[in-house]
Amino acid sequence: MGEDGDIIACVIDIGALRSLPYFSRLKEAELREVARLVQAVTLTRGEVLLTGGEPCPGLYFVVSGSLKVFQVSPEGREQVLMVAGPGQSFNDVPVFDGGPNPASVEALEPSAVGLVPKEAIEDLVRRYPEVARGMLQVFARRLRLLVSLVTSLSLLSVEGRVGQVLLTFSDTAPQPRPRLRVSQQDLAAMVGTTREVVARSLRALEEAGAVRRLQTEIEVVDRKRLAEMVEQAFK
Amino acid sequence: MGEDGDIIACVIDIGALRSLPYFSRLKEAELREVARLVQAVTLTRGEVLLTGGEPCPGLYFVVSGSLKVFQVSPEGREQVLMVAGPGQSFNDVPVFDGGPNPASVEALEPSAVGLVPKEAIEDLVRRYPEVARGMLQVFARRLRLLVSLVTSLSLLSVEGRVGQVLLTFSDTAPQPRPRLRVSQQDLAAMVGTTREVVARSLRALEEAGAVRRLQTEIEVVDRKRLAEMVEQAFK
DNA sequence: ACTCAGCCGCTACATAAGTCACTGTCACGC
DNA sequence: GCGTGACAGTGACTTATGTAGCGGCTGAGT
Repeated sequence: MGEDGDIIACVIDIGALRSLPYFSRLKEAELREVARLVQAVTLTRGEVLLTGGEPCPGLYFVVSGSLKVFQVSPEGREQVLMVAGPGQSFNDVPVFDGGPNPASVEALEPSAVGLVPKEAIEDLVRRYPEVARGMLQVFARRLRLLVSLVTSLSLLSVEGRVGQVLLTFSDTAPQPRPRLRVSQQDLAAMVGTTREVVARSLRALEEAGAVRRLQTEIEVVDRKRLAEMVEQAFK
Repeated sequence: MGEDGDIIACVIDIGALRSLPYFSRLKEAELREVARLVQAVTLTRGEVLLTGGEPCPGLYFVVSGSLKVFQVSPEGREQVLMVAGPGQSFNDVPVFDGGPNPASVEALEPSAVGLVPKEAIEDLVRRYPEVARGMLQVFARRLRLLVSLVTSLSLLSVEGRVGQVLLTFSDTAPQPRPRLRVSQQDLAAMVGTTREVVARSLRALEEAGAVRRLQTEIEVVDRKRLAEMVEQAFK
């Protein structure tokens, strides 16, 4: 199973730490000190790093690759809460409220992450007000994202939610013809539905001329059209 | 319309401030200083305090009464994000990420709230690390709540979600036979559906012997049974 | 070159959820 | 008394979503 991933000797780059909004305001020496506390973990695709409900080892951040943070129903259906990429942190909530991991985490591709132990974080927050401010900002952004997830789950149709995911993706990938590479299964878990329904929605979006379905990729052909489709998908 | 509510001369009690998790760690003198910056606002039932998307005046907390924080679709359907009661704060996100109000806020009953201006908060966070820690805790708790809202929207049927709301309510009201007083309309907005569907779900829960429908109240008859019903409602 | 697993496309069908339209019941004010 | 408005209850119908089942493609590994 490879439950915990492989723990590698501490090889976390100071640069990787600085790219985190948490630590960006710290000085060189302070960063070095933090780096000494960090454990590096590598994961293969599909490997499970954390399981919801278990006690919290600490805060993680992504060095390379990407991971999905999700919850599972007893029947096996998944809901993705966030997809964490390089520079993003996850599992930060339980560090501050003392509870168990709120969700499970699994690598979407071969990835490397860093683990900052709980006690180290608490210490940092106490000593450096800048760190606390950085964390408040991260939390605020996270809350906003979750709020928009809630409202799209509640107020948009599946087609609209799929479109929304494609839209926000095409913002981050600024190429002329942005292509998204996720399996329909994962896409389904992101918008809270099943693979087949995602397939139907994609067909509808394609027929409307907003996107194009390749083999395993989705291309946003007409951003504007896509945005219109999402608008019309409100309940 | 009474857009902004009435602004009363500063009559915020120091005790009210201390009951906020944000400020509970401050000393008497510091609390007095904060109190000077706070504006009090009173609201009648149904009065709108904030509108989503508008610029953020600051952070609010509830002194008495209760308010709903929600988003609306263009078609007028609502999704409630939280119901804020005495001692709880809301609209804290935009203070930290600088964006507009993430949601609208309306009084569910005659209420009194306090407004702490944005600048005051920023100043407090910088000067008192205890305040920052308190806020991080509040945010962490809020994130957890939103995560559970997301997963119940995505993984539970409407009946299950209605049951869940009743369950969590019956936790806070520890009487032998807890009774909930919300209109079905508001209940629908909490679980992301319509009044009629809520009515159907309540009938099903009543037929199962879990709850009893009074005129405008709902009584939890059998907590255990109710919890079972929710369990079976997973997708 | 084969098998196999993982992913996708599609049709047909089942059911949860949403919509519509109407009725009954209160509480309130005139 | 009567009208009015807010809230609840319910049956009939429509639609979105979920489920089942199958076949085809592709890439990795033997």
